[in-house]
Amino acid sequence: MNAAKPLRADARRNREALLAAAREVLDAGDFFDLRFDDFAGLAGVGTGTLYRHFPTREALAEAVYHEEVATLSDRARDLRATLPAEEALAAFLRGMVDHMDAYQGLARTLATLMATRSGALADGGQALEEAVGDLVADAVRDGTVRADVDAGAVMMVLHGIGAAHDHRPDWRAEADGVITLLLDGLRRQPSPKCIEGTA
Amino acid sequence: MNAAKPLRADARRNREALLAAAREVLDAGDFFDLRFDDFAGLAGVGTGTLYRHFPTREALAEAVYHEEVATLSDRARDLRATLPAEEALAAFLRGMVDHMDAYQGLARTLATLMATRSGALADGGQALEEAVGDLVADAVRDGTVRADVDAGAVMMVLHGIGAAHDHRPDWRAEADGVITLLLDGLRRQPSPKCIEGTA
Amino acid sequence: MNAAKPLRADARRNREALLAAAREVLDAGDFFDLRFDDFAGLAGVGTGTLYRHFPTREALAEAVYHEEVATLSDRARDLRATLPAEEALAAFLRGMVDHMDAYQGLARTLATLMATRSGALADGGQALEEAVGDLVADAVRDGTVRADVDAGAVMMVLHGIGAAHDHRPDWRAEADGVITLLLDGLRRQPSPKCIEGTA
Amino acid sequence: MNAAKPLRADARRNREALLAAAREVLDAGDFFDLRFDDFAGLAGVGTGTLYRHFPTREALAEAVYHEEVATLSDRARDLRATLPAEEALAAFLRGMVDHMDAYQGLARTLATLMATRSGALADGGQALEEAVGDLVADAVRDGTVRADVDAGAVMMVLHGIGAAHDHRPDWRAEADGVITLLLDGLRRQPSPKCIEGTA
DNA sequence: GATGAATGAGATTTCATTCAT
DNA sequence: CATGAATGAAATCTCATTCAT
Repeated sequence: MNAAKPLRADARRNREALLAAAREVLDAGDFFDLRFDDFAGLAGVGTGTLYRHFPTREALAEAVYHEEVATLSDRARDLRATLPAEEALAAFLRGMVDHMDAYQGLARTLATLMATRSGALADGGQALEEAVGDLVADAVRDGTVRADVDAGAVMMVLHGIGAAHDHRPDWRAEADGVITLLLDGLRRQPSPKCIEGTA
Repeated sequence: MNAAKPLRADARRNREALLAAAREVLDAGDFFDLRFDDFAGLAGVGTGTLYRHFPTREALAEAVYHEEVATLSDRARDLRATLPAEEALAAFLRGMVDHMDAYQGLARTLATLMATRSGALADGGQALEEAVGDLVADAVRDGTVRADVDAGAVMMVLHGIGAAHDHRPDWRAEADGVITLLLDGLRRQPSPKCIEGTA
Repeated sequence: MNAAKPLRADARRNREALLAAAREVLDAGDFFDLRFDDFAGLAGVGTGTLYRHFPTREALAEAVYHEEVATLSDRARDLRATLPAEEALAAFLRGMVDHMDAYQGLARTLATLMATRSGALADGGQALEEAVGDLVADAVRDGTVRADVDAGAVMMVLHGIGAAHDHRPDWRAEADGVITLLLDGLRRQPSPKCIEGTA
Repeated sequence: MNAAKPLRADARRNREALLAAAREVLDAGDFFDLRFDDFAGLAGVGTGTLYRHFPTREALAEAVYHEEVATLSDRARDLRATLPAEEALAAFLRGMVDHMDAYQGLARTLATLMATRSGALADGGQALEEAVGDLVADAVRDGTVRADVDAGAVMMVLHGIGAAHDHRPDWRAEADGVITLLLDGLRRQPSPKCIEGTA
């Protein structure tokens, strides 16, 4: 899949230059405020080259975070392999918040990524959703997480968190709160009797 | 403030025409795909008039949904008055999903609204957040909902749900799932002992 | 015809600025060497404004020379009114060469103008051709010019002269020569017998 | 010079393919409307190959018409050898119009050729101008053509005729008219006395 | 206040030309 | 030498916003 035509040397060089420039801007948080053309200037290439490599602003963002998204997905896989299912899921979700918090621009990008239905960004979202799906499925299988939800619900919540990143002053605390709610909500609920019994 | 300047007759007529046109487009789900100018054309007014009444696309959306948002907030108040706190909160959140599902375009608009930090839309979001805050506070006070979360977390989740509306085929089921998770997560968690005790 | 909508004041100002800039460039002979966008910069307006006023480079050139072309046509009319037909025609044609010689860029522009089949430039060419047609018709009517040619032939010749302006070092002399040939060729030819008889 | 490098077999084949494609397009009159790249595609070769063989659009046109231009020049030579000077000149000029009329695209090409100051096309124009110069010189020498004009004037006129080919519906008649004017203009003018004497 | 033509920054496309393979 | 992907300057279009009427 994705036969990855081996890209001519100069093309690769230009592509790298564009990615480097974009990464810098992204980390500075100015990514969505910049004219798209300017990425070409920053990278020292022509606009035609920019557009050939990255037809849209989103494609460029996705490329920059492609590795990072892959890393996140990999991390999900690692956690599945080394931790009990429920803990793996929790660790993954808290890690997502850490990431969004650590890297300027990532949160907004991931939010956009999760809301994009087509293009390269969507693929990244898809990959993440699959990783999340596996984590959830494991936890459902071993009985620690309820069976009536799937990855879609989790993605929606993550999207909501990411989208809020740059306009809620108290974001970190609120985001942690949402994850807590989510995890508690996901946990297999005690039977009513228990609650009644203890009341 | 907001002294309801008594708008000249033609001004009122133009404003209404713009709202009517926008409502139609919003319901068709094309609101964010249309050139802002075109709303003027659709309403049969000049672009200058459009801008006088609604300086931004968001302001227009907000105006269309202003009543609706007010209704939602009112509904929160009513529910607080007539139901036990936890049930009121649950009813409100489920009602939000119903609304997003019922009205094409509302979901995305509400999502945008919740993510907008300034302008008229933000006011709508603020009003909603306050209503949600009151519901949560009640439930916290009567002990049915945990005390370590606030309205911000709930708003993020609602945002995630709304933003996903028009690109997830299985949206309704997933949205319901998220609300369920959220409510279960919000509920004051039984002590571990209880669970252990019943096991 | 050409109802000349009275152009808003600022629009007129921009248009004038564009014309002034273009005139300068045209006179310097760089008109066809410049990027079209640059005319906007030189005039201190945006490209959209440039394109609205003058959709093509040719339209801009025509506008610059519109008055001049009108002047040339008027001159044809004046000459018709004040001189015997043949002399009027001769004076007009020699005057054309003078103009092409005097104004850097005009020759090439007129050549382009005469070769353009549509757009504003073509109108200018049309106007000139009509003026020439009248001059020729007069001369044919009073018997000094042969009846088997029309303005089209004269226009072709003028085009050939203009197009050669900027790449033939000896242009002026050659152009005068062509006009001489043309005028002599146009003059009603003596019957062959005469020539033979006098030989 | 022009040592006719013996061209590798595949190179010759590519060159021929390009010429064939260009000839077809030229005959269809689309030569100047086509992207230069496309000639490569039409010929089934790469753009690099196109550029190696023909560095410019003009060079390609010139190559297509090279033989033809040579033929025209040869014809001038033949006519000089077999006809009285004045008749030779007349025959040559009328033959030029025939050619322009017979071959779609040739006229415009020749016009361009005559206006080009450098490159392969210019060589073709130069060759033609020399042939014309010889014809005129002969006729001047034997007294049938006036001494005060040279080939440059004739070239300008031919250029004007060619350039007009594809946008004047009545081109053929007008072109013939121009040639008639030119020949009559070139002919040594009878003394005024003669005209008066025969009147 | 109402109007919509006018504006111009920015996005996008085209295409002659180069150059790595 | 052949190839054609890659390049980037230039051309053109889009559209949110302003402002003269």
